[in-house]
Amino acid sequence: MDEPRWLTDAEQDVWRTFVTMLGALGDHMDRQLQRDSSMPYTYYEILVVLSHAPNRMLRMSELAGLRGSSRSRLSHAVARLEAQGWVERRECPTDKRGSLAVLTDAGFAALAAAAPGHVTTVREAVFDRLSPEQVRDLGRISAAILDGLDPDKTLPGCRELG
Amino acid sequence: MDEPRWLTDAEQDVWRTFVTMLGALGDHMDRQLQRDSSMPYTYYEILVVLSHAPNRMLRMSELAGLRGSSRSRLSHAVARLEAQGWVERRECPTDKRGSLAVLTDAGFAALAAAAPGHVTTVREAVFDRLSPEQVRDLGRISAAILDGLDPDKTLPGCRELG
DNA sequence: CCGAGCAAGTTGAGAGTTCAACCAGTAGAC
DNA sequence: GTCTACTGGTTGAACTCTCAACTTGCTCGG
Repeated sequence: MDEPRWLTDAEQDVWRTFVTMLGALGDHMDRQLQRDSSMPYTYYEILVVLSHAPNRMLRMSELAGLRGSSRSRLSHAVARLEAQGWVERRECPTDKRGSLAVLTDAGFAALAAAAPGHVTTVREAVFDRLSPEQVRDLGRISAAILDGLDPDKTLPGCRELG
Repeated sequence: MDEPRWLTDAEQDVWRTFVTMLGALGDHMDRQLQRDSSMPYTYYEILVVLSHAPNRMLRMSELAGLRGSSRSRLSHAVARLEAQGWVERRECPTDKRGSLAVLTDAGFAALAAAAPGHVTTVREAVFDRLSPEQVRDLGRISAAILDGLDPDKTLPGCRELG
């Protein structure tokens, strides 16, 4: 195993702060939604994506793709959302293997009820604390990182144990 | 429920990108560590913190505080790490309620084996993709967000249903 | 000393995620 | 047509995290 390029002290500082913020922010958002609307953040996002889709309806795999979620995760999640009456499954007419997830009226109502509190939380936690330049920077930084993650899913040159 | 200040289109874009990056990066880091070193990222971080502590030993609550983790979570995690032989629990001599978590030699070795791959992943996923200014910005932005999250743990003015 | 209250940790149940295995249905090659 | 390979989606077990009890021990006013 070759020595990797270790992080400088400054980089370590940034990484620690970043990772801590990541965890704390995730917890914060999750707790707010769970407390006020009885749903985890990931489920909220599923409802959001469905609400924007034509006829509030999407194939499972499209939904998974748009959310960056695994098929399995989505399947479990939709099962739960279906049990709550917020989503319905329907057969796909053009491909008998497929399933369609449809947002119900109850689901739309739940989303509408959850949205204001969620947006307020996002605003207070993030946008109200950053300057316009920082917001712009955050967008670019996020895009740059995401760009390197999205395509491959697997690590480039990191597999040479032995 | 008053109308919240909704996000502008630009803010929504940033938020979506940011959140997507958050999830993808977390998955990426977790998967790498799980695959190459059979531990989730949160456990890796516990080992790191312990390895920096005097005598590689910390009170459970200190460890939880340093990691921003709940007592319960840490207790479960240490139980698991203990079963793997990477950490040991000891009684606290000054407070019989307390527990000390101690990093074992095996734990230190596991950490040493995991570190290079982890650092390489961090470098490739984040630091190699950002300019020095962006790295600095990321640190400041993270600190600003964290700053608003750390103290209260509860939402400021977001509880007025009815 | 004693009791009330608080702090440190653990535990168990419930919920979400992952991974690997698994059906079913589609698509191409022949 | 049929055989094979692949895709869409589900399922079950193992694992982690959360939340709410619960146990134990410390602390401090009386």
